[in-house]
Amino acid sequence: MVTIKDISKKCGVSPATVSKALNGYDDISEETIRLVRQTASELNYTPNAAARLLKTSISHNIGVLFVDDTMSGLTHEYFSYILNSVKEEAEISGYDITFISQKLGKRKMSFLQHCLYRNCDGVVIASVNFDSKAVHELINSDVPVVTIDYAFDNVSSVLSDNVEGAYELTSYLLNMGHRKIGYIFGEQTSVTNKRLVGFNKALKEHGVSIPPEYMVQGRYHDAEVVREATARLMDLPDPPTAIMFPDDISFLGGQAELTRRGLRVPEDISVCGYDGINLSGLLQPPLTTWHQDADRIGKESVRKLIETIEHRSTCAAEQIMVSGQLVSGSSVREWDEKM
Amino acid sequence: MVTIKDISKKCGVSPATVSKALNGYDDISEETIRLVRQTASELNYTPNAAARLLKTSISHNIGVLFVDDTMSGLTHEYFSYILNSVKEEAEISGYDITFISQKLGKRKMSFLQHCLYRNCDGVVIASVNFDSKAVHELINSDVPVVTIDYAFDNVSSVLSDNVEGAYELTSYLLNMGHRKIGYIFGEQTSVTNKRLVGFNKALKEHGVSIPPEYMVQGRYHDAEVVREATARLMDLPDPPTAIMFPDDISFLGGQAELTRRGLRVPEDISVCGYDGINLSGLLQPPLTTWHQDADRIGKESVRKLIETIEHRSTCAAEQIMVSGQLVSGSSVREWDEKM
DNA sequence: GATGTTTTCGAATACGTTTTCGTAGTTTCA
DNA sequence: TGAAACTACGAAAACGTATTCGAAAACATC
Repeated sequence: MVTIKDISKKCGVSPATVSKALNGYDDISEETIRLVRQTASELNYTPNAAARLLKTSISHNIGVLFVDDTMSGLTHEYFSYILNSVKEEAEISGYDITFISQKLGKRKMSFLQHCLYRNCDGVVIASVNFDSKAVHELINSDVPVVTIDYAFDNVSSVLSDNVEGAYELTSYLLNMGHRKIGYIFGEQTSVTNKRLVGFNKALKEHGVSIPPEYMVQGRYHDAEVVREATARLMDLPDPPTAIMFPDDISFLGGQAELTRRGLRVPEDISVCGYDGINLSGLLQPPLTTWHQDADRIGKESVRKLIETIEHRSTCAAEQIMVSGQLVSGSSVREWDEKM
Repeated sequence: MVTIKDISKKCGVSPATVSKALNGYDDISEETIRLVRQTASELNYTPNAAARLLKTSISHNIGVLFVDDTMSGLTHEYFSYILNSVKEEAEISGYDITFISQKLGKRKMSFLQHCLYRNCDGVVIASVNFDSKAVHELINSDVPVVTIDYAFDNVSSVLSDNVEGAYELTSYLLNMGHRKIGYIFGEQTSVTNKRLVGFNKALKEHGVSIPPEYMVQGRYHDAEVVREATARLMDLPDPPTAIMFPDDISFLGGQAELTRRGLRVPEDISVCGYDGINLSGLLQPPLTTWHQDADRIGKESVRKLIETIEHRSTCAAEQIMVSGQLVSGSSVREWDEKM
């Protein structure tokens, strides 16, 4: 490995001068700067991030917490898009990313310890159990943090506007004439709660009320659970004419159940999903769904995190709301109550 | 940040002793080991990976090269599963992973330079353009490397058995009675070539030959291109009775085209996909496809990489072939030529 | 030519850790 | 009892870099 010393020897200057020349200090003559940079590239010099970090205590490395015992954010399309955009935005700003976990080899370590071990300048947290002790420890530490789709006090967060999403989807169904709307919601989280708020808000605005049995528990990304939930809805004496699903993937479970019963979408029943992943437009029929702007969510969270890192004292915590967009496929048909 | 020195002061021993006590050297008495470990955990000590690396030149960090200008392996389900398993296996062995890119901030750097900058002990490469200069530079460097789904000389690789996959799928169709099999293949890569080999092998064994116009160019994960390819196949005067698609996602494009023409799967036409991602079992009808064992591919590549890292001299390059599995859905029906 | 100012550089130190080698003290053994 | 062997520890150097501060040299000013 070629180091600053090698360059200094070849150039006949001190290591200090080499370092300064490479880092653009202004007390080095143009001439030596040129000489040093020249030989640096001749020798194929690459700086050593670890040594640099040791001196500056800046790692240019941000941790990402996308996985814990309960969930894996890597294989969920929505989160994989967020991850992708986090990665890209970080790179643009000169940061690498490191996955933060609770184990490294035989050593068990907390999320916080892992961050400290790798000297992460900050962490973006998504797709984990935000109630866990380990996450709270990290949140309350000195490490700058941005959370995605979950809000803490004193910590910045980037939130997909779930109230808006559910509100718009519900309004869409209502405007298409549907009055009997079934809602299959995911496990109890803040995201789920927000969506329920949006759902109820739209109903209220239209003066529509639905029987409690139209709201059934499902689970995100779980086709089988949602298939059963769908069955429960369709077994009702007076089943809904439209169903809102927890997300696009779990809708596929519901679709299987509908198909099994000989029901066609959208002729016999209208449906919509949530997430607006690539897949949804490819289905037959194309799914009406809510597109969450994963790309912007990733970008904003990294932007805010780096702002916090680089201006730690002056940077206030902030909640950033990211809007989504209705993707209208053809899984919803107009409904006339008299039919 | 609490360091070894803090512990040494509190314990009244030298930093050297603390280091040894923590790392299990055998020239430290049981008693001081207990004392040191005790106060270490009291002070909430976390070792510093950068400092450790500087001394040992082992980073316990492996690079992953999943993205380049042409493709993003993060948002492809197959690769995201590989990434997930790479990450898990690495963690089990005490390694973190870092994404390797060609840019960091304003600085352009080659893949190799990025690895050196972050002191990666090794790299696993997948889902990139293996023909690029930058990848070759990395392959030919001193950094231990394992490639996924691409084989170089002198470098270990883990390969999904694409000959097997295409062979088994084709044989399945043939055994179901199909003789007119259309094949939509992806862009020209070694993976595609292997699959064509398997395809032809199965045909030959059954003594079946197909007209050249049954083989059409598509593209992986591109629903629109594959939709067009499907249209070309179905526009033939004597269209195939079964179509093999590049992958499960791009099949959705084909399905759209088939639906548009009023053709039902599998009643009017049989289809199969490739990859066997979660999705495929959820479709209506469930897709017959080939499941690539992404989980094992990820694990094996990390295992082999770490073996190479830790026994660099004695570890020979190796090609590891990973078998897949036929997932039989209901997208293929028996075909009788006389119908 | 003395004084002040600017330019350009280098010595030295520190970051947190690992590891070699020496040594003082203790035990073993003939 | 003396030599040999072992135990437990510490001093010191090193990894590659950034940065402070002082100083020499060059230049400017009067």
